Amino acid sequence: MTLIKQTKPTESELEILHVLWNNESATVRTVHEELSKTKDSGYTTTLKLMQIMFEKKLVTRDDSSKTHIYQPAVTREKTQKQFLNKMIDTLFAGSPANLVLQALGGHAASEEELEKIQLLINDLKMQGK
Amino acid sequence: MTLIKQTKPTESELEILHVLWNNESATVRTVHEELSKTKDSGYTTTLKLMQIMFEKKLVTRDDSSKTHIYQPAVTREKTQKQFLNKMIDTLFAGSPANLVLQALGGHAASEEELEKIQLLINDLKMQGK
DNA sequence: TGGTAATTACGACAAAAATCGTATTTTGCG
DNA sequence: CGCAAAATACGATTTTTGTCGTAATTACCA
Repeated sequence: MTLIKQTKPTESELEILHVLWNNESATVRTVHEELSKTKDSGYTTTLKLMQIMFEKKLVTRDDSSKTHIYQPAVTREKTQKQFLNKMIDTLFAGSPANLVLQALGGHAASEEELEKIQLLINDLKMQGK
Repeated sequence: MTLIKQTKPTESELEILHVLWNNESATVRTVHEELSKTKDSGYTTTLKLMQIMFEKKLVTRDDSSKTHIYQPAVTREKTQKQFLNKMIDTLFAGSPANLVLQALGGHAASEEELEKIQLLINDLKMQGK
C-alpha cells in the first residue's frame, strides 16, 4: 500500500476548501463571491489559487463545460485531524484534553452539543476500563 | 483604550515560542539546541528568527550581558485562543463542540483528563440555566 | 594584554504563498 | 456568422517566510 502524504493546505487554501465543503461543489465565481465578503482580492487571484490547488490535488474539477466545477478532494475530517495534530503538538504540549478545555472555556456551546460531548466521554471511559 | 492587534506567529515562530513557554526564558543557543532535535537549520537561522520576533514584539529580551536572554511576550493561552478561533471558523463550521468531538475522538486522553472535561461541562450547563 | 571562542548584527538570498494584468478560449445570441 | 460577455490560462510580480554567510562585538582566560 502506497500512501501519499497529503499536503497541508495554506491559510488561503483552507478558506477556499471551507466554501467547497459547505457547498459540495462550486465554481470559481461562487467561491470568489463568498470570499469577497471577508477579504478583497481579485477574481483571478481566486482562480489561480484554485488552479494550484488542482495541481496539488486538493480539489478535483469537472471541466467538461466552459465553466469548471470544483469539488474538494480532501475531506473536512482528514484536514481537521491534520491541523489538530499539529496544534496539539506545538501549542497544547501534546495534550488533546488541554485543547478541549481551552476550546470549551473560551466559546459558547449549546446544551445539546455539551450533551453530545458528555456521551462521547462516557464511551471513552468505558473503553478505557 | 488602544489595543494593538497581536500578530499571529508563523509556524517557525510557534516552535520557538513553544520552547520559551516550556522554559520560562531561554538563550538562542538553548532554543536552537531544542529545535535541532526535530529539524536541521543553522544557528543563525534561529537567531534571526528570534530577532525578528523581538521586533514584532512576540518576545522580549534581556541584553544586559553578551548572551541575550529571551522571554515570550505573548501567553500560551492568548495564542491558543487565536489559533482555535481561526480553526473553528474555517475548519469546524463555527462549532467549537465539533472541534472538541474531533479532538477527543482522534486522540487518547487519560481518565483524569476526561473527568476534568466533565467537570467543566457540568459547570457550563449550570451557567446556561 | 592579546587571542580566541562564542555571540550578535546585518545583509543578501531562496522558497513559498498570494496577487494581478493580460491574452486566449468558449459559448450563447442578435 | 460574428461579436460580446464570461471564463480560463499563464506569466510576472510582490510579499512573506525561512535560510545562511560573513563581519563585528564581547568576554574570558592563558
